[in-house]
Amino acid sequence: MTADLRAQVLDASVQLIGEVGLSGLSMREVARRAGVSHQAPYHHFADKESIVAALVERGFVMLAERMEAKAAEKGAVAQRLSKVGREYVMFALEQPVFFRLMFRPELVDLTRFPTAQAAGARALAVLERLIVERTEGTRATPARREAMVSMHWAMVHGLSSLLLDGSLGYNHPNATERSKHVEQVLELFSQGVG
Amino acid sequence: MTADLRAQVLDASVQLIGEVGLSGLSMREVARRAGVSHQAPYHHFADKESIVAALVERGFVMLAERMEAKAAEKGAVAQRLSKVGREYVMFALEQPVFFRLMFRPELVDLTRFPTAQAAGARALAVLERLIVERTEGTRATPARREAMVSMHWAMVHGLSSLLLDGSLGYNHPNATERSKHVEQVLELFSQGVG
DNA sequence: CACTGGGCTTGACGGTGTCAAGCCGACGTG
DNA sequence: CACGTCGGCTTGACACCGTCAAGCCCAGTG
Repeated sequence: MTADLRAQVLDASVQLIGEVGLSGLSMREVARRAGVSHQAPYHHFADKESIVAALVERGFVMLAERMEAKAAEKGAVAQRLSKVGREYVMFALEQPVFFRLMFRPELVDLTRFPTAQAAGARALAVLERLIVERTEGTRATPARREAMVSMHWAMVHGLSSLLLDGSLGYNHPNATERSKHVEQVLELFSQGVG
Repeated sequence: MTADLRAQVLDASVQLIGEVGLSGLSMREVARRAGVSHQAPYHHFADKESIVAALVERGFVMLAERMEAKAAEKGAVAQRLSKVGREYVMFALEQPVFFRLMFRPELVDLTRFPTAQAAGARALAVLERLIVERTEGTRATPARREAMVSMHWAMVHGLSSLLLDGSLGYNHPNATERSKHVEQVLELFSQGVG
């Protein structure tokens, strides 16, 4: 029946969160769904937080891969920058369970899980490289470059967060209209910055 | 001893969250700190979610008041817009407990608490009025205005969220250096948009 | 005086994460 | 082949949680 309980636990956790929300995640229910005793998952993970941390890492890896793919496409820097940003928001909207998990320090203290933290840094590095490329030949100070990175990241992260957890979600419940709004906002931002 | 248990419960909740984090909030511990039985708080609130909702409302009211004050100062629209945005981030950094609570749908379903939702709308309205003022006399469509609102809000909200819950917090642990970074990012944004 | 109702207590229930101990079958070594 | 070890899992217990249900106490009103 059970090929690999470890993987089964992770999958069941994602599914459960999708059904009942972050606060409804229960290890005992996860074990129940995997058809094992309530302590079986703890043979593969130290505690609940470690399970969530594994999901956070998986989420950051998925995000980093998608961003890297967009950054590697051909085209002007400004255009690739914009594509990567749009990809960030799309990831958040398509994978709300993972995205939320990735920014909930009350559930996981990432300093306890270096590999998960590294996966997050990998995603951020995509953005940093694009900014470096964009400012090549200019006399932008490191501080200014850092500010540019934060600005781009804050823009797409804020848009994602507000759509998932803020009132922007209420205003745009329809999926197609929602992504149209995202497109407009991001275009406006690109024009301003460019 | 107890003047008003209702207020005491709310204050104790904020303090407790500040000490042990969102996930450590326990109604029984709150009651213990207030010196009453574990059921006493439930005489003033229907359930735990209602207590958190009251805090969310209080948080949005504080935020709205601060934003309204900045919006009412004299000066050009662009400058007031930038001041309001900075105030948003400052609120998040000064009141992390409230700020986080305000965007945790897994803890409170705001549709169940109209007054809390209204307080959030009040804060958003400050931004909307400024955008309307800014686009007066231009031929900006409603959709474009809406996109501008979302862009400004996403910018400051993203910056706040990343500083509190993302890796930007690790990069800027020092408070004074952190707010300097905020200043740089927001100025960069204002320049681009203006 | 009777009684009504607000504010609080006490006790119980099912649920949770986690510690501790034990069961069992596969597997490497003598 | 026999034996011991060990990974993978189960069983049972513990403290704690949010919440339901009932009852206690006392000020205020008819």
